[in-house]
Amino acid sequence: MTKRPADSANASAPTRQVPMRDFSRSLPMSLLRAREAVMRQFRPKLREHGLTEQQWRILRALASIEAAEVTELARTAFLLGPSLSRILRDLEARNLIERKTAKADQRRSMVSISKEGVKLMASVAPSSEAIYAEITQRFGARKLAELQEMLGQLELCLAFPDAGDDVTDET
Amino acid sequence: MTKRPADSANASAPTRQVPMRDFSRSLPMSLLRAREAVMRQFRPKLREHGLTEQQWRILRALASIEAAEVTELARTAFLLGPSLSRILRDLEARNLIERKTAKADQRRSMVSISKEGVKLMASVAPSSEAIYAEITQRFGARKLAELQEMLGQLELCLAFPDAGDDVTDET
DNA sequence: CGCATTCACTTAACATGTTAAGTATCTTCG
DNA sequence: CGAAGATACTTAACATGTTAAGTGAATGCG
Repeated sequence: MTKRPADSANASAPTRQVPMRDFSRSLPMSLLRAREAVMRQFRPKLREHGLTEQQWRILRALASIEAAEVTELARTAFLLGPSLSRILRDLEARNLIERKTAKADQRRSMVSISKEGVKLMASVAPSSEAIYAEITQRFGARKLAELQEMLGQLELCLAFPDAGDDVTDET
Repeated sequence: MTKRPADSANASAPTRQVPMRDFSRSLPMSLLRAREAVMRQFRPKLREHGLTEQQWRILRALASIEAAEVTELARTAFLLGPSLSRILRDLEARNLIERKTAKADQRRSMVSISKEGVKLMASVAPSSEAIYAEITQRFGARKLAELQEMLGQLELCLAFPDAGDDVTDET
């Protein structure tokens, strides 16, 4: 047994100059853990169909918009360009999507979901929706809506530093 | 009485068999976007010091617990074993952490932060805390606490499917 | 004691996150 | 027209996420 720091409560380790918040209670960690808890519900089912989370995001995004430019798709699926580029290459090789360069502007390529992609989506969507329904029921629909509202506000107030957000209860 | 939403109102896109929720409003996306919005505040400062988000998590975890086994550290920093293994190798090469195998059990290795690691933390922590304070102020301290509470509940009710959580009124 | 099993990591392999650099196309303006 | 700059991706390089397999050390049990 090596020597322990003065074992008072856990708030005062002598080696630290700057006392930081309890690590596990930081906002990024809370968000990460919550998201992981949610994704853990979906991943096995997606995996059964040979899809990763991101590939599934892309297919879903495409299914709802018919066709889109790569940049637009990146924004919708919340992926960075390079990631999307790789994934589209793979999805195209699997014939789940189709690409054709726009006539008006040769730089842009229009991406759309293929028949096979639609079929795959149809085979996964029911399970996916069932899982989501289960989560909603477990957590509570109202609470879930509340949570999403707060997440949206958080995103907004960080994205636009000048937007005053409707906090009001704090000075 | 959980009745499936009759798909009369929202089955508008001709290519879709199964109407899915609006993509951008799914819980995983909300969590991802919120977390990204938060991390975007921290990343530049960490980068200035040559640290990634995960490396910073590990240093913070180590700073508060003196020494830990790898498995324990993985749990604390919320990293998978393989990721942690790689990162520890790099941090050790940079002399930010130290490792020694436990005497009692040669399989385990005890990881601790080095003097240099402590120094690095001391140089980053103030900025990090300042950023966190800014976020707290912008979003509102009370609201932030509320949000974290909900995130914790979400995590719990998904981790332990039998735990009844205090879910509203559903029977 | 011997050997299968478990345990605590580590490596490997593939996919994505993240930043920087590259390429081809389009636009602007002299 | 034509060179400079902007735009829409794509590649490259490195770090991490994720699953599976490997390695060496304890443990259980006949």
